[in-house]
Amino acid sequence: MSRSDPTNLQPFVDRLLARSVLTPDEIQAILALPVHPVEVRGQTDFVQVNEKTSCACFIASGMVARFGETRDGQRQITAFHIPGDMVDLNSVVRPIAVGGLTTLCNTTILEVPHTAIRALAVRYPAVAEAFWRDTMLDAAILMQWVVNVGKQRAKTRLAHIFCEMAIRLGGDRQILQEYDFPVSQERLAEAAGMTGVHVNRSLKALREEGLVTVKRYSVKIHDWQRLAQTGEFEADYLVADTGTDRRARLLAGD
Amino acid sequence: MSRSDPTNLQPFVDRLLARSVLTPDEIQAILALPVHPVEVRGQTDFVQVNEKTSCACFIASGMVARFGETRDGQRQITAFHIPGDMVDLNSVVRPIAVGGLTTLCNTTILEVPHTAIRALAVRYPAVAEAFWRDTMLDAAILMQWVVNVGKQRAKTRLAHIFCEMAIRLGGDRQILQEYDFPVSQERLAEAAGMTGVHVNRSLKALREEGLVTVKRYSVKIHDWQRLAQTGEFEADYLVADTGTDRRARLLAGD
DNA sequence: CGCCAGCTTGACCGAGATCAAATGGTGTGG
DNA sequence: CCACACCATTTGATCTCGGTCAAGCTGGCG
Repeated sequence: MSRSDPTNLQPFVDRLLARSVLTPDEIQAILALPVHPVEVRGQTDFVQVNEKTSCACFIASGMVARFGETRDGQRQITAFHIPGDMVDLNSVVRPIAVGGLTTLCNTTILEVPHTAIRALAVRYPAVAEAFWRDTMLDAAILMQWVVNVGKQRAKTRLAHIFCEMAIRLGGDRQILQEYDFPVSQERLAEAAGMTGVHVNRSLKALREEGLVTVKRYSVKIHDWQRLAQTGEFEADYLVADTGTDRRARLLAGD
Repeated sequence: MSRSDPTNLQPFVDRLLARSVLTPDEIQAILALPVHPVEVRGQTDFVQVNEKTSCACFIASGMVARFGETRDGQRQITAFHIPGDMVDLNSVVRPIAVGGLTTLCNTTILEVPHTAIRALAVRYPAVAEAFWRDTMLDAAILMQWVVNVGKQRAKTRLAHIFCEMAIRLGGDRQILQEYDFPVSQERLAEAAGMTGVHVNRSLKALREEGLVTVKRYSVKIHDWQRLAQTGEFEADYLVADTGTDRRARLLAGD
Protein backbone atom coordinates (compact mmCIF):
# COMPACT_ATOMS: atom_id res chain seq x y z
CA MET A 1 0.00 0.00 0.00
CA SER A 2 0.97 3.56 -0.53
CA ARG A 3 1.82 4.30 3.08
CA SER A 4 4.72 1.87 3.08
CA ASP A 5 6.15 3.02 -0.23
CA PRO A 6 9.36 4.79 0.73
CA THR A 7 9.12 7.17 -2.20
CA ASN A 8 5.67 8.32 -1.26
CA LEU A 9 4.76 11.68 0.25
CA GLN A 10 1.93 10.28 2.38
CA PRO A 11 3.87 10.96 5.61
CA PHE A 12 4.18 14.58 4.53
CA VAL A 13 0.44 14.78 4.04
CA ASP A 14 -0.09 13.23 7.46
CA ARG A 15 2.16 15.90 8.93
CA LEU A 16 0.21 18.68 7.24
CA LEU A 17 -3.15 17.23 8.24
CA ALA A 18 -2.14 17.36 11.88
CA ARG A 19 -2.36 21.14 11.69
CA SER A 20 -4.32 22.09 8.61
CA VAL A 21 -7.52 21.07 6.90
CA LEU A 22 -7.18 19.91 3.31
CA THR A 23 -9.69 18.57 0.83
CA PRO A 24 -9.23 15.19 -0.87
CA ASP A 25 -8.41 17.06 -4.08
CA GLU A 26 -5.66 18.99 -2.41
CA ILE A 27 -4.26 15.87 -0.77
CA GLN A 28 -4.18 14.07 -4.10
CA ALA A 29 -2.38 17.00 -5.67
CA ILE A 30 0.30 16.89 -2.99
CA LEU A 31 0.74 13.14 -3.40
CA ALA A 32 1.09 13.68 -7.13
CA LEU A 33 4.12 15.94 -6.68
CA PRO A 34 7.10 14.68 -8.64
CA VAL A 35 9.81 13.34 -6.34
CA HIS A 36 13.36 12.33 -6.99
CA PRO A 37 14.69 9.88 -4.39
CA VAL A 38 18.31 10.31 -3.31
CA GLU A 39 20.32 8.21 -0.91
CA VAL A 40 22.79 10.24 1.11
CA ARG A 41 25.44 8.67 3.33
CA GLY A 42 25.82 9.89 6.90
CA GLN A 43 27.94 12.93 7.73
CA THR A 44 27.49 14.45 4.29
CA ASP A 45 26.84 18.13 3.68
CA PHE A 46 24.26 18.16 0.91
CA VAL A 47 23.33 21.84 1.07
CA GLN A 48 25.99 24.49 1.69
CA VAL A 49 25.51 27.72 3.61
CA ASN A 50 24.06 30.40 1.34
CA GLU A 51 23.63 27.95 -1.50
CA LYS A 52 20.79 28.71 -3.88
CA THR A 53 18.54 25.67 -3.94
CA SER A 54 16.08 24.54 -6.55
CA CYS A 55 14.20 21.89 -4.63
CA ALA A 56 12.83 21.10 -1.19
CA CYS A 57 13.99 17.92 0.57
CA PHE A 58 11.53 15.54 2.12
CA ILE A 59 13.11 13.16 4.61
CA ALA A 60 11.79 9.67 3.98
CA SER A 61 14.16 8.05 6.47
CA GLY A 62 17.24 9.03 8.40
CA MET A 63 18.01 12.31 10.11
CA VAL A 64 19.34 15.70 9.06
CA ALA A 65 20.73 18.78 10.83
CA ARG A 66 20.61 22.39 9.75
CA PHE A 67 23.63 24.42 10.80
CA GLY A 68 25.32 27.79 10.64
CA GLU A 69 29.04 28.39 10.71
CA THR A 70 31.40 30.84 12.36
CA ARG A 71 34.37 32.25 10.49
CA ASP A 72 36.73 29.67 11.94
CA GLY A 73 34.51 26.84 10.76
CA GLN A 74 32.83 25.98 14.04
CA ARG A 75 29.27 24.88 13.55
CA GLN A 76 26.09 25.68 15.38
CA ILE A 77 23.26 23.27 14.70
CA THR A 78 19.97 25.15 14.62
CA ALA A 79 17.56 22.31 13.98
CA PHE A 80 17.27 18.55 13.77
CA HIS A 81 15.00 17.23 11.06
CA ILE A 82 13.31 13.85 11.25
CA PRO A 83 11.46 11.57 8.85
CA GLY A 84 8.28 13.28 7.71
CA ASP A 85 9.83 16.74 7.69
CA MET A 86 9.92 18.74 4.49
CA VAL A 87 13.24 20.48 4.96
CA ASP A 88 13.78 23.72 3.12
CA LEU A 89 10.10 24.19 2.40
CA ASN A 90 10.92 27.81 3.21
CA SER A 91 13.23 27.85 0.21
CA VAL A 92 10.16 27.87 -2.03
CA VAL A 93 9.68 31.55 -1.29
CA ARG A 94 13.27 32.30 -0.38
CA PRO A 95 15.71 30.15 -2.35
CA ILE A 96 18.84 31.22 -0.50
CA ALA A 97 19.46 28.50 2.04
CA VAL A 98 19.56 29.77 5.59
CA GLY A 99 22.40 27.62 6.80
CA GLY A 100 23.65 24.32 5.47
CA LEU A 101 22.22 20.84 5.75
CA THR A 102 24.10 17.73 6.74
CA THR A 103 23.08 14.12 7.29
CA LEU A 104 23.50 12.54 10.71
CA CYS A 105 23.19 9.01 9.31
CA ASN A 106 22.35 7.35 6.02
CA THR A 107 19.29 9.17 4.83
CA THR A 108 16.74 8.82 2.07
CA ILE A 109 15.67 12.16 0.69
CA LEU A 110 12.91 12.84 -1.78
CA GLU A 111 13.75 15.96 -3.72
CA VAL A 112 10.75 17.99 -4.79
CA PRO A 113 11.39 20.76 -7.35
CA HIS A 114 10.42 24.26 -6.27
CA THR A 115 8.67 24.73 -9.57
CA ALA A 116 6.25 21.89 -8.80
CA ILE A 117 5.58 23.14 -5.28
CA ARG A 118 5.02 26.63 -6.60
CA ALA A 119 2.56 25.45 -9.19
CA LEU A 120 0.72 23.60 -6.45
CA ALA A 121 0.68 26.61 -4.14
CA VAL A 122 -0.73 28.78 -6.90
CA ARG A 123 -3.46 26.35 -7.79
CA TYR A 124 -4.44 25.54 -4.20
CA PRO A 125 -4.18 28.50 -1.81
CA ALA A 126 -5.14 26.23 1.09
CA VAL A 127 -2.06 24.15 0.39
CA ALA A 128 0.11 27.24 0.34
CA GLU A 129 -1.42 28.13 3.66
CA ALA A 130 -0.65 24.70 5.08
CA PHE A 131 2.95 25.07 3.90
CA TRP A 132 3.23 28.47 5.50
CA ARG A 133 1.83 27.10 8.76
CA ASP A 134 4.32 24.25 8.66
CA THR A 135 7.28 26.58 8.28
CA MET A 136 5.93 28.65 11.17
CA LEU A 137 6.15 25.65 13.46
CA ASP A 138 9.81 25.34 12.52
CA ALA A 139 10.21 28.99 13.39
CA ALA A 140 8.57 28.43 16.78
CA ILE A 141 10.98 25.58 17.49
CA LEU A 142 13.84 27.83 16.44
CA MET A 143 12.76 30.57 18.82
CA GLN A 144 12.70 28.09 21.67
CA TRP A 145 16.16 26.96 20.57
CA VAL A 146 17.46 30.52 21.01
CA VAL A 147 16.11 30.66 24.55
CA ASN A 148 17.60 27.26 25.30
CA VAL A 149 21.05 28.13 23.98
CA GLY A 150 21.06 31.70 25.24
CA LYS A 151 19.84 31.42 28.80
CA GLN A 152 20.08 27.84 30.06
CA ARG A 153 22.92 25.85 31.54
CA ALA A 154 24.47 22.76 30.09
CA LYS A 155 22.28 20.03 31.57
CA THR A 156 19.14 22.00 30.86
CA ARG A 157 20.07 22.52 27.23
CA LEU A 158 20.67 18.84 26.65
CA ALA A 159 17.58 17.74 28.56
CA HIS A 160 15.51 20.15 26.49
CA ILE A 161 16.77 18.66 23.25
CA PHE A 162 15.95 15.11 24.39
CA CYS A 163 12.46 16.19 25.41
CA GLU A 164 11.84 17.98 22.14
CA MET A 165 12.90 14.97 20.10
CA ALA A 166 10.82 12.60 22.24
CA ILE A 167 7.73 14.62 21.38
CA ARG A 168 8.50 15.20 17.73
CA LEU A 169 9.51 11.61 17.01
CA GLY A 170 6.37 10.45 18.80
CA GLY A 171 4.27 12.24 16.22
CA ASP A 172 3.42 15.19 18.47
CA ARG A 173 1.09 12.90 20.34
CA GLN A 174 2.78 10.19 22.34
CA ILE A 175 5.99 10.80 24.22
CA LEU A 176 8.61 8.29 23.18
CA GLN A 177 10.50 7.03 26.21
CA GLU A 178 13.11 5.48 23.94
CA TYR A 179 14.16 6.41 20.45
CA ASP A 180 16.91 6.22 17.86
CA PHE A 181 19.09 9.28 17.81
CA PRO A 182 22.13 8.94 15.55
CA VAL A 183 23.92 11.96 16.97
CA SER A 184 27.48 11.90 18.28
CA GLN A 185 28.41 13.85 21.38
CA GLU A 186 30.36 16.19 19.17
CA ARG A 187 27.21 16.96 17.19
CA LEU A 188 25.20 17.37 20.34
CA ALA A 189 27.78 19.92 21.39
CA GLU A 190 27.26 21.81 18.14
CA ALA A 191 23.53 21.82 18.79
CA ALA A 192 23.69 22.88 22.42
CA GLY A 193 26.37 25.51 21.92
CA MET A 194 29.03 23.85 24.06
CA THR A 195 32.06 21.58 23.72
CA GLY A 196 32.15 17.83 23.25
CA VAL A 197 33.97 17.32 26.49
CA HIS A 198 31.36 19.13 28.49
CA VAL A 199 28.54 17.32 26.71
CA ASN A 200 30.15 14.11 27.86
CA ARG A 201 30.29 15.23 31.48
CA SER A 202 26.76 16.57 31.40
CA LEU A 203 25.40 13.35 29.90
CA LYS A 204 27.13 11.45 32.64
CA ALA A 205 25.46 13.63 35.24
CA LEU A 206 22.03 13.20 33.63
CA ARG A 207 22.60 9.45 33.57
CA GLU A 208 23.71 9.28 37.22
CA GLU A 209 20.67 11.28 38.22
CA GLY A 210 18.54 8.62 36.60
CA LEU A 211 17.01 10.95 34.03
CA VAL A 212 18.21 9.68 30.69
CA THR A 213 20.78 7.39 29.10
CA VAL A 214 22.24 8.54 25.81
CA LYS A 215 24.27 6.35 23.53
CA ARG A 216 25.66 6.99 20.08
CA TYR A 217 22.50 5.77 18.41
CA SER A 218 19.79 5.95 20.99
CA VAL A 219 18.17 7.87 23.81
CA LYS A 220 16.43 6.14 26.69
CA ILE A 221 14.43 8.32 29.03
CA HIS A 222 14.10 6.95 32.56
CA ASP A 223 12.12 9.72 34.21
CA TRP A 224 10.19 11.97 31.86
CA GLN A 225 8.86 14.18 34.63
CA ARG A 226 12.21 15.09 36.04
CA LEU A 227 13.83 15.30 32.62
CA ALA A 228 11.23 17.81 31.48
CA GLN A 229 11.70 19.66 34.76
CA THR A 230 15.46 19.78 34.28
CA GLY A 231 15.09 20.82 30.65
CA GLU A 232 12.48 23.46 31.48
CA PHE A 233 10.49 21.86 28.74
CA GLU A 234 6.96 23.04 28.04
CA ALA A 235 5.51 21.17 25.09
CA ASP A 236 3.01 23.95 24.34
CA TYR A 237 5.04 25.44 21.55
CA LEU A 238 5.10 22.10 19.75
CA VAL A 239 1.63 20.73 20.30
CA ALA A 240 -0.56 23.70 21.16
CA ASP A 241 -2.44 23.68 17.88
CA THR A 242 -2.38 20.08 16.81
CA GLY A 243 -5.73 19.08 18.23
CA THR A 244 -8.36 18.37 15.61
CA ASP A 245 -10.51 21.22 16.82
CA ARG A 246 -7.60 23.58 16.54
CA ARG A 247 -6.62 22.74 12.99
CA ALA A 248 -7.12 25.72 10.82
CA ARG A 249 -8.17 26.63 7.36
CA LEU A 250 -8.47 30.23 6.40
CA LEU A 251 -10.46 29.61 3.27
CA ALA A 252 -14.19 29.45 3.50
CA GLY A 253 -16.05 26.29 2.70
CA ASP A 254 -15.37 23.84 5.53
CA MET B 1 -0.01 62.72 1.62
CA SER B 2 -0.53 59.13 2.53
CA ARG B 3 3.14 58.37 3.12
CA SER B 4 3.38 60.70 6.06
CA ASP B 5 0.13 59.59 7.67
CA PRO B 6 1.22 57.68 10.76
CA THR B 7 -1.78 55.40 10.61
CA ASN B 8 -1.06 54.30 7.08
CA LEU B 9 0.31 50.93 6.02
CA GLN B 10 2.36 52.36 3.16
CA PRO B 11 5.66 51.52 4.92
CA PHE B 12 4.48 47.93 5.18
CA VAL B 13 3.82 47.85 1.46
CA ASP B 14 7.26 49.31 0.82
CA ARG B 15 8.74 46.55 2.93
CA LEU B 16 6.90 43.86 0.99
CA LEU B 17 7.78 45.39 -2.38
CA ALA B 18 11.46 45.11 -1.55
CA ARG B 19 11.14 41.35 -1.86
CA SER B 20 7.95 40.55 -3.68
CA VAL B 21 6.14 41.70 -6.78
CA LEU B 22 2.61 42.95 -6.24
CA THR B 23 0.06 44.43 -8.60
CA PRO B 24 -1.51 47.84 -7.96
CA ASP B 25 -4.74 46.04 -7.07
CA GLU B 26 -3.01 43.98 -4.45
CA ILE B 27 -1.23 47.02 -3.05
CA GLN B 28 -4.49 48.91 -2.78
CA ALA B 29 -6.07 45.97 -0.98
CA ILE B 30 -3.27 45.94 1.58
CA LEU B 31 -3.54 49.67 2.14
CA ALA B 32 -7.27 49.23 2.64
CA LEU B 33 -6.75 46.87 5.58
CA PRO B 34 -8.54 48.12 8.69
CA VAL B 35 -6.10 49.31 11.32
CA HIS B 36 -6.54 50.25 14.92
CA PRO B 37 -3.81 52.58 16.18
CA VAL B 38 -2.58 52.00 19.73
CA GLU B 39 -0.04 54.00 21.69
CA VAL B 40 2.03 51.85 24.01
CA ARG B 41 4.39 53.28 26.60
CA GLY B 42 7.95 51.96 26.79
CA GLN B 43 8.80 48.82 28.77
CA THR B 44 5.30 47.42 28.45
CA ASP B 45 4.55 43.77 27.73
CA PHE B 46 1.67 43.89 25.29
CA VAL B 47 1.67 40.23 24.24
CA GLN B 48 2.32 37.50 26.82
CA VAL B 49 4.12 34.23 26.16
CA ASN B 50 1.72 31.63 24.75
CA GLU B 51 -1.05 34.19 24.49
CA LYS B 52 -3.60 33.60 21.78
CA THR B 53 -3.67 36.68 19.61
CA SER B 54 -6.37 37.97 17.29
CA CYS B 55 -4.44 40.60 15.38
CA ALA B 56 -1.05 41.34 13.90
CA CYS B 57 0.85 44.42 15.05
CA PHE B 58 2.37 46.83 12.59
CA ILE B 59 5.00 49.09 14.12
CA ALA B 60 4.40 52.63 12.91
CA SER B 61 7.05 54.12 15.21
CA GLY B 62 9.11 53.00 18.18
CA MET B 63 10.73 49.64 18.78
CA VAL B 64 9.65 46.25 20.06
CA ALA B 65 11.39 43.09 21.28
CA ARG B 66 10.19 39.51 21.12
CA PHE B 67 11.32 37.37 24.04
CA GLY B 68 11.14 33.96 25.64
CA GLU B 69 11.35 33.26 29.33
CA THR B 70 13.03 30.70 31.54
CA ARG B 71 11.27 29.27 34.54
CA ASP B 72 12.89 31.73 36.92
CA GLY B 73 11.70 34.65 34.82
CA GLN B 74 14.93 35.47 33.02
CA ARG B 75 14.31 36.68 29.52
CA GLN B 76 15.97 35.92 26.23
CA ILE B 77 15.23 38.42 23.51
CA THR B 78 14.95 36.64 20.19
CA ALA B 79 14.28 39.55 17.88
CA PHE B 80 14.16 43.33 17.69
CA HIS B 81 11.39 44.78 15.58
CA ILE B 82 11.62 48.20 14.00
CA PRO B 83 9.21 50.62 12.31
CA GLY B 84 7.87 49.03 9.15
CA ASP B 85 7.82 45.52 10.61
CA MET B 86 4.57 43.61 10.79
CA VAL B 87 5.12 41.77 14.04
CA ASP B 88 3.20 38.56 14.58
CA LEU B 89 2.32 38.20 10.94
CA ASN B 90 3.07 34.55 11.62
CA SER B 91 0.17 34.53 14.06
CA VAL B 92 -2.20 34.64 11.10
CA VAL B 93 -1.60 30.96 10.47
CA ARG B 94 -0.55 30.09 14.02
CA PRO B 95 -2.34 32.24 16.59
CA ILE B 96 -0.40 31.02 19.62
CA ALA B 97 2.27 33.64 20.16
CA VAL B 98 5.79 32.28 20.07
CA GLY B 99 7.19 34.33 22.91
CA GLY B 100 6.00 37.60 24.30
CA LEU B 101 6.32 41.13 22.96
CA THR B 102 7.48 44.17 24.87
CA THR B 103 8.10 47.78 23.90
CA LEU B 104 11.58 49.26 24.21
CA CYS B 105 10.27 52.83 24.07
CA ASN B 106 7.00 54.62 23.44
CA THR B 107 5.62 52.91 20.38
CA THR B 108 2.76 53.41 17.98
CA ILE B 109 1.24 50.14 16.86
CA LEU B 110 -1.38 49.59 14.22
CA GLU B 111 -3.38 46.51 15.07
CA VAL B 112 -4.64 44.60 12.06
CA PRO B 113 -7.24 41.88 12.75
CA HIS B 114 -6.32 38.38 11.63
CA THR B 115 -9.71 38.07 10.01
CA ALA B 116 -8.94 40.94 7.64
CA ILE B 117 -5.51 39.60 6.78
CA ARG B 118 -6.96 36.16 6.18
CA ALA B 119 -9.61 37.50 3.87
CA LEU B 120 -6.92 39.32 1.96
CA ALA B 121 -4.70 36.24 1.72
CA VAL B 122 -7.58 34.21 0.41
CA ARG B 123 -8.51 36.74 -2.24
CA TYR B 124 -4.95 37.46 -3.36
CA PRO B 125 -2.64 34.43 -3.28
CA ALA B 126 0.29 36.63 -4.29
CA VAL B 127 -0.22 38.67 -1.14
CA ALA B 128 -0.27 35.49 0.95
CA GLU B 129 2.97 34.56 -0.74
CA ALA B 130 4.51 37.94 0.07
CA PHE B 131 3.46 37.50 3.69
CA TRP B 132 4.99 34.04 3.82
CA ARG B 133 8.22 35.36 2.32
CA ASP B 134 8.32 38.15 4.87
CA THR B 135 8.00 35.73 7.78
CA MET B 136 10.76 33.63 6.25
CA LEU B 137 13.15 36.56 6.44
CA ASP B 138 12.39 36.79 10.15
CA ALA B 139 13.17 33.10 10.41
CA ALA B 140 16.51 33.61 8.64
CA ILE B 141 17.41 36.37 11.08
CA LEU B 142 16.43 34.09 13.91
CA MET B 143 18.67 31.31 12.65
CA GLN B 144 21.58 33.70 12.54
CA TRP B 145 20.69 34.76 16.06
CA VAL B 146 21.08 31.15 17.24
CA VAL B 147 24.55 30.97 15.74
CA ASN B 148 25.47 34.30 17.29
CA VAL B 149 24.27 33.37 20.75
CA GLY B 150 25.42 29.78 20.62
CA LYS B 151 28.91 30.00 19.25
CA GLN B 152 30.31 33.52 19.53
CA ARG B 153 31.97 35.39 22.34
CA ALA B 154 30.67 38.50 24.04
CA LYS B 155 32.15 41.22 21.85
CA THR B 156 31.24 39.36 18.69
CA ARG B 157 27.64 38.92 19.77
CA LEU B 158 27.20 42.59 20.48
CA ALA B 159 28.99 43.72 17.35
CA HIS B 160 26.75 41.44 15.32
CA ILE B 161 23.63 42.98 16.76
CA PHE B 162 24.83 46.51 15.98
CA CYS B 163 25.66 45.50 12.42
CA GLU B 164 22.32 43.82 11.90
CA MET B 165 20.42 46.85 13.14
CA ALA B 166 22.52 49.22 11.03
CA ILE B 167 21.47 47.33 7.93
CA ARG B 168 17.84 46.82 8.86
CA LEU B 169 17.27 50.40 9.98
CA GLY B 170 18.95 51.58 6.82
CA GLY B 171 16.23 49.96 4.77
CA ASP B 172 18.35 46.99 3.71
CA ARG B 173 20.15 49.33 1.35
CA GLN B 174 22.33 51.88 3.06
CA ILE B 175 24.31 51.11 6.16
CA LEU B 176 23.48 53.56 8.90
CA GLN B 177 26.62 54.70 10.68
CA GLU B 178 24.53 56.23 13.44
CA TYR B 179 21.07 55.37 14.61
CA ASP B 180 18.62 55.55 17.50
CA PHE B 181 18.59 52.43 19.58
CA PRO B 182 16.47 52.74 22.72
CA VAL B 183 17.87 49.62 24.36
CA SER B 184 19.37 49.58 27.83
CA GLN B 185 22.44 47.51 28.58
CA GLU B 186 20.23 45.18 30.57
CA ARG B 187 18.08 44.57 27.51
CA LEU B 188 21.13 44.15 25.36
CA ALA B 189 22.22 41.47 27.80
CA GLU B 190 18.91 39.68 27.38
CA ALA B 191 19.38 39.74 23.63
CA ALA B 192 22.99 38.58 23.60
CA GLY B 193 22.52 35.91 26.24
CA MET B 194 24.83 37.42 28.84
CA THR B 195 24.68 39.63 31.94
CA GLY B 196 24.32 43.37 32.11
CA VAL B 197 27.65 43.77 33.82
CA HIS B 198 29.47 41.95 31.10
CA VAL B 199 27.66 43.88 28.40
CA ASN B 200 28.98 47.03 30.02
CA ARG B 201 32.56 45.79 30.00
CA SER B 202 32.28 44.54 26.44
CA LEU B 203 30.82 47.83 25.22
CA LYS B 204 33.70 49.61 26.89
CA ALA B 205 36.15 47.40 25.03
CA LEU B 206 34.40 47.99 21.70
CA ARG B 207 34.47 51.72 22.37
CA GLU B 208 38.16 51.75 23.32
CA GLU B 209 38.97 49.81 20.18
CA GLY B 210 37.31 52.59 18.20
CA LEU B 211 34.63 50.36 16.72
CA VAL B 212 31.37 51.69 18.11
CA THR B 213 29.99 53.95 20.82
CA VAL B 214 26.73 52.85 22.39
CA LYS B 215 24.59 55.03 24.59
CA ARG B 216 21.19 54.45 26.09
CA TYR B 217 19.43 55.83 23.06
CA SER B 218 21.88 55.63 20.21
CA VAL B 219 24.56 53.68 18.43
CA LYS B 220 27.40 55.40 16.62
CA ILE B 221 29.60 53.22 14.44
CA HIS B 222 33.14 54.50 14.00
CA ASP B 223 34.62 51.75 11.87
CA TRP B 224 32.13 49.61 9.97
CA GLN B 225 34.77 47.36 8.46
CA ARG B 226 36.30 46.32 11.73
CA LEU B 227 32.94 46.16 13.49
CA ALA B 228 31.61 43.75 10.88
CA GLN B 229 34.86 41.80 11.14
CA THR B 230 34.55 41.58 14.93
CA GLY B 231 30.88 40.66 14.70
CA GLU B 232 31.53 38.08 11.97
CA PHE B 233 28.73 39.81 10.16
CA GLU B 234 27.83 38.75 6.63
CA ALA B 235 24.88 40.74 5.38
CA ASP B 236 23.92 38.06 2.86
CA TYR B 237 21.19 36.58 4.98
CA LEU B 238 19.50 39.99 5.21
CA VAL B 239 19.94 41.44 1.76
CA ALA B 240 20.60 38.52 -0.57
CA ASP B 241 17.25 38.69 -2.27
CA THR B 242 16.30 42.31 -2.08
CA GLY B 243 17.60 43.37 -5.45
CA THR B 244 14.90 44.21 -7.96
CA ASP B 245 15.95 41.38 -10.22
CA ARG B 246 15.72 38.96 -7.34
CA ARG B 247 12.24 39.87 -6.21
CA ALA B 248 9.96 36.97 -6.66
CA ARG B 249 6.45 36.16 -7.54
CA LEU B 250 5.34 32.60 -7.92
CA LEU B 251 2.18 33.42 -9.79
CA ALA B 252 2.27 33.71 -13.50
CA GLY B 253 1.70 37.06 -15.12
CA ASP B 254 4.79 39.13 -14.40
C1' DC C 1 44.77 -8.06 15.26
C1' DG C 2 45.32 -3.46 14.84
C1' DC C 3 43.38 0.86 13.44
C1' DC C 4 40.51 4.77 14.09
C1' DA C 5 36.65 7.44 15.49
C1' DG C 6 34.21 8.49 19.24
C1' DC C 7 33.88 8.27 24.24
C1' DT C 8 35.81 9.07 28.92
C1' DT C 9 38.56 11.18 32.37
C1' DG C 10 41.90 14.37 34.55
C1' DA C 11 44.19 18.87 35.31
C1' DC C 12 44.16 23.45 34.54
C1' DC C 13 42.52 27.84 32.63
C1' DG C 14 39.66 31.71 31.53
C1' DA C 15 35.46 34.16 29.89
C1' DG C 16 31.83 35.60 31.82
C1' DA C 17 28.70 35.37 36.13
C1' DT C 18 27.86 37.07 40.59
C1' DC C 19 27.87 40.20 44.35
C1' DA C 20 28.54 44.69 45.92
C1' DA C 21 29.29 49.48 45.80
C1' DA C 22 29.96 53.91 43.68
C1' DT C 23 28.90 57.09 40.04
C1' DG C 24 26.19 59.68 36.87
C1' DG C 25 22.14 61.43 34.47
C1' DT C 26 17.32 62.79 34.53
C1' DG C 27 12.92 64.04 36.00
C1' DT C 28 10.21 65.77 40.04
C1' DG C 29 9.00 68.46 43.78
C1' DG C 30 10.27 72.09 46.90
C1' DC D 1 17.57 76.56 40.89
C1' DC D 2 18.61 73.14 44.09
C1' DA D 3 17.72 68.58 46.46
C1' DC D 4 16.37 64.35 46.13
C1' DA D 5 14.97 59.93 44.19
C1' DC D 6 15.38 56.66 40.86
C1' DC D 7 17.38 54.32 37.44
C1' DA D 8 21.08 52.97 34.29
C1' DT D 9 25.87 52.81 33.92
C1' DT D 10 30.37 51.89 35.66
C1' DT D 11 33.86 49.61 38.27
C1' DG D 12 35.99 46.29 41.51
C1' DA D 13 36.59 41.69 43.70
C1' DT D 14 35.68 37.08 43.61
C1' DC D 15 33.69 32.79 41.95
C1' DT D 16 32.30 29.15 38.72
C1' DC D 17 30.77 26.89 34.78
C1' DG D 18 32.31 25.35 30.99
C1' DG D 19 36.47 25.58 27.75
C1' DT D 20 40.99 23.85 26.62
C1' DC D 21 44.57 20.59 26.38
C1' DA D 22 46.04 16.10 26.83
C1' DA D 23 45.97 11.38 27.77
C1' DG D 24 43.75 6.90 27.96
C1' DC D 25 39.87 3.91 26.78
C1' DT D 26 36.42 1.37 24.03
C1' DG D 27 34.34 -0.83 20.43
C1' DG D 28 33.29 -1.57 15.62
C1' DC D 29 35.38 -2.88 11.39
C1' DG D 30 38.65 -4.07 7.67
